[in-house]
Amino acid sequence: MPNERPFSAGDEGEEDAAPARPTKSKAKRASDRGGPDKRERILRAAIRVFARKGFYATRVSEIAKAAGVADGTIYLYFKNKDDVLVSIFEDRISKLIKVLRSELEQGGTFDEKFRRVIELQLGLLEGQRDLAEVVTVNLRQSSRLLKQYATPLFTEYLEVIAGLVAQGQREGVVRPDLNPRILARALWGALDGVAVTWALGGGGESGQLHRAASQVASVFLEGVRRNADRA
Amino acid sequence: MPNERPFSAGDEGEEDAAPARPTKSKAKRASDRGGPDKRERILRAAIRVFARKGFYATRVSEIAKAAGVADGTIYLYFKNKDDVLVSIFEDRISKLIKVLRSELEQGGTFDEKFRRVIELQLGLLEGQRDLAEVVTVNLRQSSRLLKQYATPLFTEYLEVIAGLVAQGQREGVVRPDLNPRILARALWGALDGVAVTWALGGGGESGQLHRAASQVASVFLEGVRRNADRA
Amino acid sequence: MPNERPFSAGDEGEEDAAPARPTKSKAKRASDRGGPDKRERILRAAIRVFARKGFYATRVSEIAKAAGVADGTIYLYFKNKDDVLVSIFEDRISKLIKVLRSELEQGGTFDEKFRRVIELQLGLLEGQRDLAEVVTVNLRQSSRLLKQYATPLFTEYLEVIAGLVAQGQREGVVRPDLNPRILARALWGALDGVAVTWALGGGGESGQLHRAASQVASVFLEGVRRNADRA
Amino acid sequence: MPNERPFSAGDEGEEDAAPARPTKSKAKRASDRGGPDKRERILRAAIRVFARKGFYATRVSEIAKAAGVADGTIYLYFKNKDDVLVSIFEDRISKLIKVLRSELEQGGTFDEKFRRVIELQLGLLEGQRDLAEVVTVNLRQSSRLLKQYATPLFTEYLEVIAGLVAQGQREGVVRPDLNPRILARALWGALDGVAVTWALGGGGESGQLHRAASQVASVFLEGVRRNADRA
DNA sequence: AATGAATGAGAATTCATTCAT
DNA sequence: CATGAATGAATTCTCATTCAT
Repeated sequence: MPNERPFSAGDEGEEDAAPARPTKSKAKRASDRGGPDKRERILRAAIRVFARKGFYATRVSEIAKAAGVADGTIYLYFKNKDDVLVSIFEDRISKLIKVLRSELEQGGTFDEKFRRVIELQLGLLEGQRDLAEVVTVNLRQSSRLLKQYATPLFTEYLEVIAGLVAQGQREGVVRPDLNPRILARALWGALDGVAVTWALGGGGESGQLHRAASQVASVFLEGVRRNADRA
Repeated sequence: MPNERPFSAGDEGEEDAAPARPTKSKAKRASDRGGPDKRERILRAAIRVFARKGFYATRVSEIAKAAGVADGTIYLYFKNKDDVLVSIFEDRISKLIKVLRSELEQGGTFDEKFRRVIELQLGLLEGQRDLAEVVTVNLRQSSRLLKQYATPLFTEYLEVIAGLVAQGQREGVVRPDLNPRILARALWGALDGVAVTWALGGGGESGQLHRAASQVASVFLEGVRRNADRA
Repeated sequence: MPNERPFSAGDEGEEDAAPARPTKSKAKRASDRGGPDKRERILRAAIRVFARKGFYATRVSEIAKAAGVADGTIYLYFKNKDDVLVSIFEDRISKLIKVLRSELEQGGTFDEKFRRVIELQLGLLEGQRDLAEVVTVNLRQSSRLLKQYATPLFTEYLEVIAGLVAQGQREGVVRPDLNPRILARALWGALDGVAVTWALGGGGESGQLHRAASQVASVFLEGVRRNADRA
Repeated sequence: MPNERPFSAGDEGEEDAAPARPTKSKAKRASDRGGPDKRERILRAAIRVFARKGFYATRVSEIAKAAGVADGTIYLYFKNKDDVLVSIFEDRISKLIKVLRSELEQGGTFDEKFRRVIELQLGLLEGQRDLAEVVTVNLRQSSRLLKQYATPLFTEYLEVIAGLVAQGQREGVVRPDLNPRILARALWGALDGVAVTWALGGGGESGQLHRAASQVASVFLEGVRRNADRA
């Protein structure tokens, strides 16, 4: 199976991150100088700093410094500070959704797919503690942001999972009395909870997160299974 | 089942909330002059405003206005704005823990207790959309706060749930392969996720939240059960 | 000769043990109990606190606490915080002037009187480091105060010294080319400078201050003397 | 005699005042754009405003306005309001000390040097009533400031004068019974007293200050002289 | 495009003073 | 007279954003 961790923050394969405004005239291919372009550099710096200090406690100048650019440069690539946070979410989560969709199309049993979903969501986090913290903690800092921007994307993400559950119900392997959407939310919450604890606890060894994920998967799978006993 | 929803914002059982400075020594029952005491009034106003605007976007003057006191009065009862948020958390969550503990001591089957825990956690939230939003969303706004103050209390809360799971394992009704702490975290996360969605979605009808809780309970109970099939 | 330190600030035993809630209705003549009346208590407390923290850094509530009265009580005896400082100056300096005048009327040679003036001014300070610091340092904190209130009193004080110098000139023992007022100012300044250094240095042993004063007196006396050499 | 009044507020010899943060590395001579650099402009404005209203009564916004900069700009060059006052003291007094030292190295009789010291101290003030008032009056406003920052510099200044007196004693022209340090303090106090009176009196004609200084010098010189009469 | 000095609106907090008890 | 909780005007300082270079 392909895909292994498609969201690593730092790999070079970022050239699909459409450089918003700059990129004036010179054909500035990402490989131009081997390094990521400035927008990406700012985004990564922001993830790092937001994770350490939180969105509100982070100064724009700190992001700039971490990215190695001048304060004003931030505003050439982002409308304002909020926009940086939203962009992080959009860039990363929309990628997750995309991968999630293509994974689920690749067939397999319900159990396999379900576990795959969990792996992916935590794969997003594993080895990327900063992004994990930003996505799970920081995004909640502004309910305005959360409501305006995040919800649609988040809902989309949940729908993918809910779709999987619904499919399982149609296939007769999942209890029909469950509401797929609620299930999806609960799953997200459970994984998020585990990840937050892991992240706030210091990130520690990634194996721990994996084991935790496995237990959560197991509980959910057993919990949703339509079995003879209960029919 | 005894005492439903012990966390209603306005009940009289508040006498343990020691007012900071003011409070003449004269026994001043809450009903002394018709209104609850000032600290409590400020706390409630803060819950309302934080829920609507978020912690950072809320001005101290707005809390004061909502509480019907002068700006400076806030500082007679709280060290600063942060302290108001922390106090909300402490006042409410510590009460939840207390009730949780006493509930679990009252006996019953594992299933009954497990469902009771869930009911209590959501009972905290249901009908108190504002508090729900503050506790689940706002508290995350300051990782400093989260780490310094919330974590110990939160951990304590999780330990109560983990204890229940461990007991279930000792009694042979819960799968022994599960880590009680991870379970507790996942459960909190799942319920939190459901509650946040409900809260952000507008709170809606409280029956919805109950039904959702019931499904989550059901999934978890089935998921953790030690049954013949798998032995 | 009389004089011994007529300005003792706190001889009454300064045990700041707050005298409960002060004398409610009982006829409260000042001599009633041998103790200072409330106004005096506040004044002394203020001297103590102003000396330690400076006028601006001192909170009215701190004075109240040090005086063992309620904040509001201050305002029964003084118009406002400024008035407390001004009152300290007026109470103490006007006493100094009175004593100075009566001393100078008692005859003696110019040298004797001159030295007497210096002793008195330092007598005000010696053993009363707090008052010294308030008078020499704190009073300058508000140029408004200094100009409005202090200057007249201060000028009056200087005039007494200038009068002594002028008398010395009439008697032919002081150089006639000197401006008595300038002399008076310089003398005040020199003594003040010595006292401030002593006060800020920690007050130390009072003998030091006396020895310093003696040298200053000696220099000034030699410096102003009309002698054969220069005639 | 060389370099009269080396402390005029506006001369170009300011290049040793290292600007805090701004200041591009490009050599930016003071005359770069016609005006003195911003730090200096703020310092001068502060001297003006502090002198008129006193340190505590001066609002940061007033300094900014007087300097023709935005409020926030102050904080690009100074840590806070206190720092502005301290900087005034440090900039100006340290310059005075420097000049004083070089003057005293230039030889001359004791009398000449002594008068030179007085001229310099008052030369600092003459024509600069504002600075005089700030240095003599305002600096005393915060005993914290006074003790932390001013004392070391002030002591250094006094040591220079004390050194001159000690030298006079070694040369046999000054009474050996005098303590040089006390003398230095008394002289500073006397000049300060004269200057304060002059400044508070309205500054008036500078000739007055000169005459006063001359009289003080004369009194001290006569007072400290070792003459045959007393040997 | 990039810079970073300058801006100035905005917010938390303090504390002298009042006044109902 | 005395109290001290409450008040709210006033002030420092921060920091996102702009714009001349």
